[in-house]
Amino acid sequence: MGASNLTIHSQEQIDVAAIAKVLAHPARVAILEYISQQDSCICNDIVDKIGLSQPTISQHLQIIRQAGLIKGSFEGKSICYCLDVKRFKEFQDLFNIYFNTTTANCC
Amino acid sequence: MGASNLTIHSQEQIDVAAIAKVLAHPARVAILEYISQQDSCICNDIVDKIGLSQPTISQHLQIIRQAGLIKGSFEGKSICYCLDVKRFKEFQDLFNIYFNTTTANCC
DNA sequence: AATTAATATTGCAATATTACGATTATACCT
DNA sequence: AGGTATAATCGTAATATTGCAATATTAATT
Repeated sequence: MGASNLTIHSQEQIDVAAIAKVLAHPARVAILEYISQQDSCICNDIVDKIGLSQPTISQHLQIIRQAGLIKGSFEGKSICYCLDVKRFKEFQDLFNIYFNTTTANCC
Repeated sequence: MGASNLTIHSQEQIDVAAIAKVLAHPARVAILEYISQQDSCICNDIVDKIGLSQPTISQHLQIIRQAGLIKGSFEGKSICYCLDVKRFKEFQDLFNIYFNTTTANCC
């Protein structure tokens, strides 16, 4: 990439972009969807379901986890990954605030 | 990238990811915000406002244009880029459908 | 037609992302 | 402790993204 310009974007713009980035891959969209549909979910299940290798899924899970969208807790030998519904709603709100304040039209 | 696995994601998942990708960069978030705030907007204005070079802005504009989020029409020597509000709302709806159907909790 | 202003395109470098095999850690079970 | 199942991490290759300088294109104006 070119020299990272010290372009000043607003914090809101950076936040919206960061959230969008998490959802910018079909696998992560699918993983979140899948997790929300399960009573209890385990990485290996996801591997079977999505059709990517275990390390790749694990990598995607890490990105989702770092964004705070899921919480993992051990349950026997497996980890139960659960949606952080509160955080998920925060994401949705931030998006809608952005969408709702960005709809004026010049033409 | 590794061999592109023929992973089957649903069309909805692919669509959500594609939309998210457009918004996954602060510059594009900022551009959309700026365009929606103007009565009439011109690329060079954006260049001054965002602080990236003209080719870079033009590139981002192309990505936004290809997603159908803005329409450009010539107005004298400049191009007037306008938000496609209808398309923008479609984006928002798709996102909200995704967010609303993906909020169950297992823990 | 030449000039000028505005935007797009090209070419290329730096970096980020995605994917997977191999390996390592973790935790249960015998 | 040793064995087994599950998930994380490491290393690395392929590809995508981002950014800009240089150049080309487009359209109004002289």
